[in-house]
Amino acid sequence: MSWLRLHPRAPTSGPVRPRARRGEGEQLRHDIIDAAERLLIETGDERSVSIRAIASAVGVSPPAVYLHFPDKESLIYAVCAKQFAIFDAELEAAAAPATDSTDELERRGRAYVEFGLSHREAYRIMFMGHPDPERQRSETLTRPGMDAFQHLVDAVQRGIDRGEFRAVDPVGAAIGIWTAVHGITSLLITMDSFPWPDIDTLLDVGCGAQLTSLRVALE
Amino acid sequence: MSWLRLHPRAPTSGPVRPRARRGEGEQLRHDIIDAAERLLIETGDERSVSIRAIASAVGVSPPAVYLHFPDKESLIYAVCAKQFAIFDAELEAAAAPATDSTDELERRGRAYVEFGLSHREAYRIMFMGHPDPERQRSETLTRPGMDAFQHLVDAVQRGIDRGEFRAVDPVGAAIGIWTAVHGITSLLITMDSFPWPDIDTLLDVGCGAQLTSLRVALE
DNA sequence: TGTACATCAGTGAACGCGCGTTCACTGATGTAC
DNA sequence: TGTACATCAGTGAACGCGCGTTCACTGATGTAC
Repeated sequence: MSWLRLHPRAPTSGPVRPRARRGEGEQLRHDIIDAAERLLIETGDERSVSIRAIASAVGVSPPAVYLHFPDKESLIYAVCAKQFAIFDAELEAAAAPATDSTDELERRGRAYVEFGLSHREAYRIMFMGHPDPERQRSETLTRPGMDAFQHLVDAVQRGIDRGEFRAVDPVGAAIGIWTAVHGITSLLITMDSFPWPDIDTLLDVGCGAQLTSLRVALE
Repeated sequence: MSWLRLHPRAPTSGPVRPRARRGEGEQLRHDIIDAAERLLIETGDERSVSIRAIASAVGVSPPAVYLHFPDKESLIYAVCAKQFAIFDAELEAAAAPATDSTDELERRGRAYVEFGLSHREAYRIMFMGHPDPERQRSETLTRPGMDAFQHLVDAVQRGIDRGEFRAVDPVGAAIGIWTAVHGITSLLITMDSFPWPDIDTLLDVGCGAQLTSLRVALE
């Protein structure tokens, strides 16, 4: 029945989303964030995540985005905040089954790298973007990131409290671990044609000595 | 607070450059690369480095750029190749006065971080950019970077040959050092509001244990 | 020696693109009387 | 009960911007005859 297609929809728009019922407009906000997140992961390129692309993916017109976000920056911040929450949750979940503090730090390190590799573009925005001169990035972005960092500091502190680690400065030790796993993660993301060894080897070489130096001499 | 501007304006047309004399057109090529490099360092933002901005900085019209580069990508590659050469030369110069292999690796690490901090945006493009699906990046960009990496591998190998380091895999050890110094450098560039300790502390925490584990037990 | 011509080193104007954003509007739906 | 009205949840078209790039051209300069 080709006569039905005499007036096909514009090829650029995605599926049309039915208008929300009264009082349920807020749903669009979540759908927009989800779509932006999905585009980020699928295309693996921040440049593909434009207001137009997001609107099209959700099935609404571009101006509809402005019913829920004052500008693009705020939308990206909302996406990042959600990613940071997921990031933190994944690290906590990975750390939970640990049998001792060294095991916990190893699990956290591995989960960190794996998050970066499975959310490459999100990781770029979260940890490799341009610092934003003032703006509330310090609030919206740095805060959730700080929470995750604090959980790492806490893990080191617990190791010290349990007598498994030497009585070092836990913040300094956490910074060392962070820079190490970030170095691995960001180079894996960026230099994907380099002949990298596997992740375990990288973590062992990059963090192993640091963890060893944290442990108290047992014998 | 002009540094707040998200898109620093280009149209500030620079001084008009006198037309080169016959046979001296090649000079413009170097001037273009220099201007792009300067814009990159001064503005600290790759987005400011547009064909128009570069042409304006040099004092020619935008199409003049196409007399020497087929497209923008080639121009950026040329800039990167030059940056890599500088990067490699700075590390070699820093390593030269070393008294032993551990000292050399420490000097290299410190020079690496310092290069990143004094060429922030260039460092971003060199080590934090999007991997380029195929294209000659593997030639134009990865090659000079590989040279610098090889010099690090060589330094480790020399330490082994001299009996200062244990007989580890020099490539693996070099990878470990690279990920460590890159982690420090890229986080310093990106997270400039984080309360970082000074560079020596970061290097000591991030690489110290690695270097220690490289050294043969002397006593 | 003068002069026609080729070549070099560019210029000026424009093209089409996708972007973020604004503005006037519209149709469905709940509510007051 | 019907109906006028306010509000909600959007739409369609357009604006202006800067971008990379193309194209037809131009003026100075060196060279051949």
